Amino acid sequence: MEIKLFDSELKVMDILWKEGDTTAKRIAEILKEQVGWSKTTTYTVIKKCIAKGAIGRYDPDFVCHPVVTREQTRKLETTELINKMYDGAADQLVASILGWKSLSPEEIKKLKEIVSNLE
Amino acid sequence: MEIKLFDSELKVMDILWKEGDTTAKRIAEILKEQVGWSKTTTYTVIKKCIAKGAIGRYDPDFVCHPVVTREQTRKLETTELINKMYDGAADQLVASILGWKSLSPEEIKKLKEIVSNLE
DNA sequence: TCAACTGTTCTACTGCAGTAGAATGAAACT
DNA sequence: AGTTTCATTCTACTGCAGTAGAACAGTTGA
Repeated sequence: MEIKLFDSELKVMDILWKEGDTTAKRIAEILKEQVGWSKTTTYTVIKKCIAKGAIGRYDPDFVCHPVVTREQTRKLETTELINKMYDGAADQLVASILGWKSLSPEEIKKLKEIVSNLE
Repeated sequence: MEIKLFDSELKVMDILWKEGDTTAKRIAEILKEQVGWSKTTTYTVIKKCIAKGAIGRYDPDFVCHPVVTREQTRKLETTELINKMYDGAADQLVASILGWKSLSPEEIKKLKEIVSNLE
């Protein structure tokens, strides 16, 4: 089951992924301070997240709980990028990134380990 | 100089990147057959691409030439994804992709080559 | 010379993500 | 009981990417 999150929804999910279960009120406070959203905007977006199953809400105090995980969303977004920009070839995306970004020796070492463990 | 392309504009650029310099007429034909666009839609999008400098147009026959390259666009889109979903950490994106193990044996082989040539 | 054709531009509608003001309703205080 | 407060919902506007019909202009053929 794949749930596509819009940018506004991601802002809310980001809070939950960082803070863990949180009340809507608190999320509204954070986003007001962080991106200047009116509290009603935050509530509207939270409701959309609930409607599409990205957030669950439980007693006591109607706490919001992230159902969709950050990793799921990362995978979805990344797969979309790979399909849109790299003709579905994941290795080309990796190759491109490695071409632009110079990794530290430490990171290279880690990467070599990861890759050598691949089947 | 970074030029953000919308999805519709990408459709046009994709033709140019694949086919090389091409007349607007031909692009319209291809996109009509490929995604059902009316020819005026294609012309409108081409004009937007020209306006933002992604496409240049030259005589004879008003041939469209891709100014922005596929690699530039890949880099822009990928960087945006990394900032949006991975807190700006490119190596984390790479690690995630490798963690999903959605790579084919050929892709893994290529990747091992790339990584072993690093540094 | 004019008519038909067709590549190109002009203009405008549409859907939807993003945003938030007004309304609601339930607790807290007097 | 009445009033104030404040979390939450209801409702609706806005901007813009996406799309294309109608108008225009240049060329071809009669």
